[in-house]
Amino acid sequence: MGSEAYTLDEQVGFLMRIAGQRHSIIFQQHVPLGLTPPQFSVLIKVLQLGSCSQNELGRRTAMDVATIKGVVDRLRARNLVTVRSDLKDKRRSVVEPTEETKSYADLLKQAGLLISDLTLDPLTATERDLFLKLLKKLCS
Amino acid sequence: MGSEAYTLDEQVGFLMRIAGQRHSIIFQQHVPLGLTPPQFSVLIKVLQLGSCSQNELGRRTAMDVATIKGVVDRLRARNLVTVRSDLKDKRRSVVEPTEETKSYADLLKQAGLLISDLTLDPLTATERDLFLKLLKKLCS
DNA sequence: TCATTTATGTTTGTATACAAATAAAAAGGT
DNA sequence: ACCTTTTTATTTGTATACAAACATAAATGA
Repeated sequence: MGSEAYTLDEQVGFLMRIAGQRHSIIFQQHVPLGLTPPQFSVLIKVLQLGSCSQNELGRRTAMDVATIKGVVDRLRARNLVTVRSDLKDKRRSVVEPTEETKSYADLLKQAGLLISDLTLDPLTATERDLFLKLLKKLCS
Repeated sequence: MGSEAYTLDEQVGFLMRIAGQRHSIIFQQHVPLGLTPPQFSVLIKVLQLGSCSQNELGRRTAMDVATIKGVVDRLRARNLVTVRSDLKDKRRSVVEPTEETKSYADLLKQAGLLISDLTLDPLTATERDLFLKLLKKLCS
């Protein structure tokens, strides 16, 4: 009595996962250099900041310390960022974009805009604004 | 000229990831048995279906064949599902819930509803419906 | 100054997530 | 019946994602 059916496919967590999968496919189809979403995020951030410690980079891109380390390691292995130790604060690893990465800056941003646009393609302009507004509310 | 700033934190993909992280924390705080979201999804589905092949279970929960295998393996190791080979179709592994899992059915569903509710807590009732409607549009 | 606390980074272990290659069984077409 | 295609499952490899434990360095406070 009164026990409504629990439908997995109607739950917000499940739907966010599916929407994320679709976004992921779009991302992969249009991102330059075969970057992953985390790698892309880090490059965008480090291009914007110019220079940043590894941990702060993690915080700014919402990545765990262990996760950001792996991402930075792989970007460094591809010569997309440089990592050096901070002389002022020996704990810190300073991450910076390489010249190659700087030359890709505009391309990366354009691709990012296209990816966001394609992801939101099923929505009208009004719906997009509203969706992003509501989505932001679910982030804190 | 006209080159608008590309703000990572404004992109739908990034926001979905952050929203997912918050959901994940809520999930972890309220899910029974310390289940992960994929494990929870599989249990809900297999409780609903009663019996299902491993691959079909993957499709119904939107998981890759390699992913669903790992999830089912861990659920089986905890005696939350049984796996046997189908006599009619020797390719298939038939997954079924154990009695223990069946006894948790209501508890799992209630927890699922609570988790969805808490995730959507920052939104009003009207906003929730709208958000889910828009989110579904972004799933295909 | 010295002890405590905090911050940064590394390492290990577990759990997705998915591409790609492989093997085996079933289904289809001729 | 036979060959081809499809389906199911496994295995390997790479890349997040995060908890937890550890080491080191910096900051804080008495």
